Amino acid sequence: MPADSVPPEQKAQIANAVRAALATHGYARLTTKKVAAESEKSEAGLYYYYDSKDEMIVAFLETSEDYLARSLDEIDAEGPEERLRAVCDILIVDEDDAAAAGVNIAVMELLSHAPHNETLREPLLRMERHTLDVIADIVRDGVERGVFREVDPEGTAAFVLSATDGYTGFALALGMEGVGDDLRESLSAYIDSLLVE
Amino acid sequence: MPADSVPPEQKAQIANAVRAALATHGYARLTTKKVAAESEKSEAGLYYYYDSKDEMIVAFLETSEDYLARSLDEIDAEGPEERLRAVCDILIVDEDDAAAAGVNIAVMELLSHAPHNETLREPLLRMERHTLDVIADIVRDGVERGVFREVDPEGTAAFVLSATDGYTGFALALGMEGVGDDLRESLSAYIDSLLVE
DNA sequence: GTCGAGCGAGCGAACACTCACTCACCATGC
DNA sequence: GCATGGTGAGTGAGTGTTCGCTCGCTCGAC
Repeated sequence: MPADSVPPEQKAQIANAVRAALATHGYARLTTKKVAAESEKSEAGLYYYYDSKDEMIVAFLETSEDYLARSLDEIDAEGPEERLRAVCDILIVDEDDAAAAGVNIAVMELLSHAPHNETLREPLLRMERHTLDVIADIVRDGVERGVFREVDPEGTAAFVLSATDGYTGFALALGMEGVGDDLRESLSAYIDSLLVE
Repeated sequence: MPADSVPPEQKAQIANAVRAALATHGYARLTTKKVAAESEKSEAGLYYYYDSKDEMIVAFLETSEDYLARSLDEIDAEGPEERLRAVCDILIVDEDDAAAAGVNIAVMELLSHAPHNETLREPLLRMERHTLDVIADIVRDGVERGVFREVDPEGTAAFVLSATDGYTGFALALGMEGVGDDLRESLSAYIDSLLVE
């Protein structure tokens, strides 16, 4: 079956199984058998909807992409400063939320594997690009309104996203307690430093 | 053979083969056959020195750890500000240096897989912890000397390392051109903002 | 003659993926 | 009301291949 004609309900169910399996085992040890175990289907049942394991992972990525985009879209904070802080709150996962941490670490692992896997690269690129744009838009808006100093929106966005992704990549993955709180405070102080006096 | 009694020359050679194979194929698709192809030994020859694939990867990590620690140690810049900038220069790898980029992305992939692999966790934790300490020491020194504002050394270190690791994790892995320069400028501006007026 | 260093061949297990088949469900003809 | 045949949704039992790893062996140095 072509990947784009999988019924939404089935796509959601399989993406969710991939998510659970990834969070538990990581990408390097992900197998279709483990995905099947997390779903209500057999291994062969997964192949009824998707032609390859990679396509199932892409289904998971697209679902995550939608979820993140919706989360960023639904921020109802007012003003650039509060909006930027809200974005950071979404991007810095709580280390005590094991499920969310597992998913974010898995996405990080997929990111690291992107240079070797063309299929994964595109959805990942879209996801990061979109987040980068959302942050840059907020910063640009803040500069125009005179809330933020005259900083470069793209550069600032790259800095913020690097910091939040990096936190996931090393502190969260290694279970370094306390680093999350340290980072949150420093990031908050950084946002303070963006404000005009 | 116990891993800690492998002759240094052999360890260096195998670690280098792991490095090359990781940079080319990534962790998820790393096989002992590919490591052997990058070395001057057969697959069985690798097992003469190491009891498992994971031990070979640890050998690579320990070698990287030494290399990074030595690089950080050899910084001969004067004063906290210049030293901090020098550390950032080391941690943000040039996107045009394909070999260095490949290694850093591979380490990022190993980091992401650490939650599922106890053997890899320890050397990775040591490496990140050490880098964090080096940065925190520089910041602390700067604060004491009155060069930097009264910031939290640990928090600032976590922020800087997150930003540089995150850059590797998403921009470098996805081949997002220009983001490296954007980040370098924003990070430099951030260091400016740490200085006392 | 012994021993460290290393290799070719191959082991069992696990992998991604396939295939022949089942079964519930429906539309049609009588 | 009921037999008939087609169809979508799924599966158990495999397929060939690749994996990490082992073993019996060779060979040169002392």
